Amino acid sequence: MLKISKKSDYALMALQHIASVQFGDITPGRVVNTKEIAEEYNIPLELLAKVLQALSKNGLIESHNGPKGGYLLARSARQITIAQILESIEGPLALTDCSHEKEGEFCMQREHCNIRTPLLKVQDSIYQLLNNMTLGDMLGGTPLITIQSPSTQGVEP
Amino acid sequence: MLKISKKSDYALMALQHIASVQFGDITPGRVVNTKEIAEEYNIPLELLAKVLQALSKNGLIESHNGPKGGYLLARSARQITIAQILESIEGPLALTDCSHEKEGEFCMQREHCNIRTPLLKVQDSIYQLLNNMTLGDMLGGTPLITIQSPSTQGVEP
DNA sequence: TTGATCGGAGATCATTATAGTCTCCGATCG
DNA sequence: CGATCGGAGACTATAATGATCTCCGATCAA
Repeated sequence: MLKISKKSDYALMALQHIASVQFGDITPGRVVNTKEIAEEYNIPLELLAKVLQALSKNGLIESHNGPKGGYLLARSARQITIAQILESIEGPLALTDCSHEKEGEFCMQREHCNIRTPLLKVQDSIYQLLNNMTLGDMLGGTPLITIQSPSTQGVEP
Repeated sequence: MLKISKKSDYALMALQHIASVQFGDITPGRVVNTKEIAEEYNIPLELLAKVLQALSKNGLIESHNGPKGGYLLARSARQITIAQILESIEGPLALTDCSHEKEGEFCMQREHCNIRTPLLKVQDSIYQLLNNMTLGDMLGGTPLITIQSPSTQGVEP
């Protein structure tokens, strides 16, 4: 349950790759094109293209046209949250259809619905979780989110 | 994104209803049948039946056959977590296909996958969230989960 | 200035998941 | 016995997803 789509997977992989190239030691600042990512991670080229276009439209990456073109992060990896990435691809976080109900829409269960409020709270908690973790966190092997229990794990490389 | 299925919605509504009847003031201990819930919440009867059967199989509710039959919670509402309910209907929590990968299964991206570990951590956090909230929490209007910010709400009944 | 290389955008198709329906069975109680 | 309940399987329709194809405009370098 609660699976994210392949497209979101691809988005995360691509962004991780772009970030690691852009801020890596080898060729910092280099733009990364779709083909390079598709081959590296075995992602269908044209599908990945769609994903990157969506990320570009949502302002997470910058596109550069023409030969030697490609993509760059639009801002620091620490300023790009997992929530932003997922929402760019899959739309707003919504556990239920009635999460972002507009006027005019209607829910058959609404009249006696007994779960809307608690579910919205759960949804909010999940959103906080996803919005508190950034692409930067995914890069360095940093401790990431801890929801409870301050774990006593060893340090990472 | 991350939407739960209608079946899960129905499960949550049904359990909330059963719990409120069972521990309510009017007719405590009364069994609740499928038809009653379906009519109350405008849920297709036969679909709800499937949902309740799944909940029964997973040990969240007890079924009673025959006339005057129906369902009862199998244990206290405080001992039934949202995670258990959702997993009964939709299977194990898995943000990605590789979350619970068995031997033999394979992921095209696995070789250079750079997001598996961080995603598993996110998944774990979400699971904790869902497993720390119970059906009982959904009943009383209790404070529910707080992921951060120790809220200054009133005490529980 | 021309052509190869890039991203942008739209339509299209196949596959899968979901939502919902239909039918028949066995258990139970009055 | 028979009406009322849950249990279980097959089945259909629709929507979401994953993936592909085609054409366009921008860019840069030869």
